[in-house]
Amino acid sequence: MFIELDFQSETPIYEQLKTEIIVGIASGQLTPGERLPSVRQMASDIGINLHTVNKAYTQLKEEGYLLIHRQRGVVVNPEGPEAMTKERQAQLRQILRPLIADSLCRQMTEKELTTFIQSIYDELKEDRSK
Amino acid sequence: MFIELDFQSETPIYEQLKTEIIVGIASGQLTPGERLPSVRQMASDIGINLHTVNKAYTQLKEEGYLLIHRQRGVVVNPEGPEAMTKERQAQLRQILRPLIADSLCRQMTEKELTTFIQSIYDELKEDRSK
DNA sequence: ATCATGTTATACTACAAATATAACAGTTAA
DNA sequence: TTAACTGTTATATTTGTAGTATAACATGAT
Repeated sequence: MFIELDFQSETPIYEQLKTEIIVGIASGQLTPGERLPSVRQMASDIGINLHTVNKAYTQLKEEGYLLIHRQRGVVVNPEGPEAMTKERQAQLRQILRPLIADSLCRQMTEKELTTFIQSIYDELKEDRSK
Repeated sequence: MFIELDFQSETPIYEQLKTEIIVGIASGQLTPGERLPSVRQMASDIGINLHTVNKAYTQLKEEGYLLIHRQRGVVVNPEGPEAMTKERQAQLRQILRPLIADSLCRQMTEKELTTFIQSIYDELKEDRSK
């Protein structure tokens, strides 16, 4: 598993780490039941503090992405997170609204936008067959 | 112009204010050349500090959304921001990737996603005819 | 002149991110 | 049993950003 972080970025490291793992799961690079490095191992691999890793792991556990057994360590949850709810959809709408508004102001058409979304979607599912 | 802010939200006030204005422009509720309240007026209207408003205005000016004349005050730029570039598109991809990955993990299909995007798009353009 | 405009400077509080140590409890393997 | 490794918790510190509070300046309008 390749974790690529941008330490110059303004987005927090633990957020970036969460994103990397979620994308890894979505793309199939991380398989259900697969074990992740321990908080200390991952921390030393990336060169960050163990608490930062722990924060990412803990939140991903709360969101249903990971399972944390005392014995087996950190594992990708075969069940996965709960299906998209209406509340979460409304929340997603709040995030997407300004992004789409900005794209609209920059003369991006609806077609360009949907094909753009589609390309990201395909890029994620592409790795699933590998 | 109705500015609705959520002071309980974790997203900064100036970010929310920027979003409100961009959405306002995209939806046509704010027309090209239209004047916005002064930093002090807007601040007292919403009940926040003038520097917070100034931060939002200044950044929107740098992004090409607003013009700031010494005489006429703050005005919606008729030219609008620059058209979508490849750099900005790559940046947008970085933002959307984790969101789509999450939606994918929650068993949202590509069709559901595009229709969802479309509904937000339509919602914005809807107000344009009013 | 007076007032309102954007602009700048300074200082302060509050909070989150990230790191640094340290310790605890339980599991695993030598 | 001992040693090493898990996740977990606690505490403290540093750093940067958000937001507020005053204050002042230069410019343009009435």
